[in-house]
Amino acid sequence: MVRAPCCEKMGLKKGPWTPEEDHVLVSYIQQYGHDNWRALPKLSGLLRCGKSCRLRWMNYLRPDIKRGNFSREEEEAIINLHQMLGNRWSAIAARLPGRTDNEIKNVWHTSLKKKLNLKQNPTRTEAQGQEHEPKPESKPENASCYAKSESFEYGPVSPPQCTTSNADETSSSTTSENNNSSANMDTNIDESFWSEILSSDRNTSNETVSSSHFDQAIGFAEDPQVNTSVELPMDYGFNGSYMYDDCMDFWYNVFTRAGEIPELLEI
DNA sequence: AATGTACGCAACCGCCGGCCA
DNA sequence: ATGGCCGGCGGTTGCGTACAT
Repeated sequence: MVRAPCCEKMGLKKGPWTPEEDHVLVSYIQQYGHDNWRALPKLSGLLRCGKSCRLRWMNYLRPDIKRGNFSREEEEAIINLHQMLGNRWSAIAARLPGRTDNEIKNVWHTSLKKKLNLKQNPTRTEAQGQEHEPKPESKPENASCYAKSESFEYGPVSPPQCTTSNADETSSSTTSENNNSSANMDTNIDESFWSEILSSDRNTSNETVSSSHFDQAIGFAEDPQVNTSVELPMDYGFNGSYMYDDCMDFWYNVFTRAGEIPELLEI
């Protein structure tokens, strides 16, 4: 099946949005919502395609968007999440309230990647760093390093250490540095635990991870040095089987201790 | 002051999967 | 089962601006 290009119709405007167009779009959405993006331009009188309207709203005009520079905490969160999720910008954005996937993608490509390269290898030139740019993958770039883990045992929290040599490996070390309490701890992760999670197609986020595996993750969270234990409250929806994304939320908390889902952490 | 270069960001493009007739 | 519509996603592009020469 061949689909016509989105903006093939003559007369549809492209390029930067004007304040007038912004005003029309915001006014329309505030009044009527955005149930149908394709129909929206016609109904609102905008000479834009629906896709362009959606993008403008989602990435710029939404009232809940946080403008301004990324804080250090946000940057660290992005680094940690990218380590876990790879280039799943929308998934990362879902964990950073007020930030869009586009914004996170931009800040990653323009700022964070360079910072990480410098931090990891100060002598390496940027051009050299780009040579090691990993190819986009549907799985997290660190999947292989997870798989290298040999055995699991309950114990202190520590992010898995990556032994590959691509540019993104830097995020592993950065994460370690961010977790001072666990930086020097030996981590052994059951290969089956990660392989089961990581083999799950990211497009099937409804796929569940067995509760026993998640129980192993709970064990990981028991960190005596920071006196942290994790419980899975029933009202959060943990009830025998757990969603993939919930696991990622869980690990995000474990890694960063940022309290993104504070009800999961009890100190 | 003029020109060249690097950088950041907004927007576009193409693809994919879900949904529905 | 099939085809079309639609929203969403990630990669890429191009423009504007800041900085360097």
